[in-house]
Amino acid sequence: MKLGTKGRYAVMALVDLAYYGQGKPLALTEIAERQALPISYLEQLFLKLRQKGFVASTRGHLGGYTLAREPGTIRIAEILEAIGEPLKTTRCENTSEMGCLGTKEKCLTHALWTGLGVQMHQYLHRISLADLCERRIT
Amino acid sequence: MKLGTKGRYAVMALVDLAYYGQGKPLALTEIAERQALPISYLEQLFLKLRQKGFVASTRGHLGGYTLAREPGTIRIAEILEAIGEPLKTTRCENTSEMGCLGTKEKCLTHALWTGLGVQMHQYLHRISLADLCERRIT
DNA sequence: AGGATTCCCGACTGTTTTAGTCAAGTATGA
DNA sequence: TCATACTTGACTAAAACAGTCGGGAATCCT
Ligand code: FES
Ligand code: FES
Repeated sequence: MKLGTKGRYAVMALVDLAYYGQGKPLALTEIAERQALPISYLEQLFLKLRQKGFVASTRGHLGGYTLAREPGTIRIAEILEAIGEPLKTTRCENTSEMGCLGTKEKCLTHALWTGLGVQMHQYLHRISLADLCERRIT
Repeated sequence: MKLGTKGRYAVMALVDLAYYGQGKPLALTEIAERQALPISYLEQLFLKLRQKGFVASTRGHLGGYTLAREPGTIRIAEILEAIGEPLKTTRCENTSEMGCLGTKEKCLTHALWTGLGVQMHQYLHRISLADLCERRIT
């Protein structure tokens, strides 16, 4: 149960973008340097973030990325999902009508793990990029 | 962010032990078969669980494991910690006075991840083995 | 026009972690 | 004395992770 770098870096970079990029495009190299992240790796992440509509890109000299949505409307949970961070607690696919084992009965621990997943998702959905920028975390 | 088998199997096995083992020792083979878990793997886990005082063992014929504490007093969070399931959300060691990068300032996302960790721990500490056996989960 | 800058995209790879297996030993009860 | 069951450490195949690399395309500055 530990957070991978994909999700972590994506959030760090977007916070940086919301914090330092006031409307104007920020180059990836700048973000990468400030947050001490590998540039080539960030490129992968921003590719997905652009395709999902979180950021917009400007190419060429003085180009870079800008936020495509208001920081207050971007929830952390959305970012993690967009980037492909699993956030998976149960062993069974909750979509399917099958438990851990073949039986269609759910195992005794199923409710526990789904509960945990719900807790995590609720927390991460309650917090927006703007909350992070303004340090509005409990 | 996904749960490994170590923690999952440990909880499953202990729930089984609390549910089916009424005072009398349960053999590992029995638990393993009922929960569809690899026996040799469970042995590793129960070694730790015994050393940490969660279960007691009886050797020889008709031997097995019994719960060493009341099911109502065993919190899920304790089990995961005992078994070595990381449950790590921040990148920095929260013990040390060092952030993600060299600076002793904490990064903007630090509060977020610690908050997430607290949420998870609180939830898992709120629930006991007895709660699972009696299906008292929301 | 030409070069510098920056985004775009897919393929590839070394390392680490996971999820176990295997083998040999010890204690106990029938 | 034999079968059962716990005890313990070493070992390993496979998957996930974390990141690199290389080439390409758009855009702006001089
Ligand atoms: S985790 Fe869903 S049935 Fe066991
Ligand atoms: S996670 Fe602790 S400082 Fe960034």
